[in-house]
Amino acid sequence: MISEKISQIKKFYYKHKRLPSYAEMLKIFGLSSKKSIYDIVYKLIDVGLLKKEGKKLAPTTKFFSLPVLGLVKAGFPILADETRDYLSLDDYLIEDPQSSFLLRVSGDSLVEVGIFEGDYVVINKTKTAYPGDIVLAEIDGEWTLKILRKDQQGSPYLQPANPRYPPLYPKLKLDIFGIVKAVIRKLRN
Amino acid sequence: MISEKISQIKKFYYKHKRLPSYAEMLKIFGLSSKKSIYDIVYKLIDVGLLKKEGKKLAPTTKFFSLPVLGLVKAGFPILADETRDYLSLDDYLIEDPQSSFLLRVSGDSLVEVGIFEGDYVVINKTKTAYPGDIVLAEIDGEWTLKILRKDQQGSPYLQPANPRYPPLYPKLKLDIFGIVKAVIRKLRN
DNA sequence: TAGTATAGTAAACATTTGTTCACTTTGTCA
DNA sequence: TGACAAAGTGAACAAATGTTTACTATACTA
Repeated sequence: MISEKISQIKKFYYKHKRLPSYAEMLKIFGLSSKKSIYDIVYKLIDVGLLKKEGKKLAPTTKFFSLPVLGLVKAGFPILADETRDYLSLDDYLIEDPQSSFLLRVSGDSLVEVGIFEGDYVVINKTKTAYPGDIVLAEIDGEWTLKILRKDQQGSPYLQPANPRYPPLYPKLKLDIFGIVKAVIRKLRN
Repeated sequence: MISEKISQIKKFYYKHKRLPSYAEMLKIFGLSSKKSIYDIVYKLIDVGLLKKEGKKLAPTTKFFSLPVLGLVKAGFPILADETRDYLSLDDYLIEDPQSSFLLRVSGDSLVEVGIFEGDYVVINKTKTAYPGDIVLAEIDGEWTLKILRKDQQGSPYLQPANPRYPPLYPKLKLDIFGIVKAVIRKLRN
């Protein structure tokens, strides 16, 4: 069964962060001829999980991706092979790994936009910020995560997303360090 | 400068989903002797970004990870090498890729727990659900995403996280298909 | 300015790689 | 039962891999 082999290769990949070589696949699958591996590999290429660049074997995006289902009101969200939508989280969330980092959120000043204490936000430090963006900013010497706004005069200020907190107008200076690209929350261990 | 080489290797990895071979690194770095590559590779192993298993080269978890910063009230969130906290999103969010999938959220029945229309949720279909978990369930033939609760008699029902919607008590049957392990929201392209 | 560590070169190497060939075993179903 | 496709074997192969050696250029520092 080919799907077993896929699972085994994925397990290997998640453990070793690389694909197994032919020799290693021999062990994994309990086979003894490299030709068998060769055949399996090309089956996996046909299926679209692996690809070749010259002689080098590499996983495709599909290899890493989870199936994405839509919630149809009546009837189960389509599961099996019918779905052609796959998403790799790392790819989806972090376009520019070199200039991104994660920030653990403290405080409840952004609850209304669905950002809670303990959530992680992906911050990108290169992109330009526009009004409406959630930004990591230094306002009068203090670092904070808020919504960027502009008043009638076009001067920027910071707005919480929680009725209990007032907007923050900079007395001296307001520096935008990066903008929030994504929000990540883990619910259960 | 070693950090440039790190960037270049990371770029290659994010593009090809595999590490470059020595021959490919020669091109990338503009060098002409494999010994130079050999030295660089072992420098990267020392730094903890790569590792060797036998002869095989593989990236470490650190290779994929983003630095995690904490927001200190006064003073900038520590950036550089002081921080030893790194997080790989794929690893963090999806413990069990084989039995997980993504679901695109439709509707606003969970806004109070910070799950909005258009968000992605990671669903794990093997874990047992407990009251308080957000679950993907089939209630009387309809699929939905709600909070699992139990009434005084211990019978399960589904509760939205939005005051505008009432709790759902199953007339015929309530099947839990999976539980929400994580919430993912992308804010900007 | 001389001395020394660092970074790079070039060639040679044993291994391991992926690939191909001809052949055998296994299982299916008509 | 027999025929045929699918799956596996084992050996042979060129090409590419990572490693080692000895030597040279570059840059730093005392």
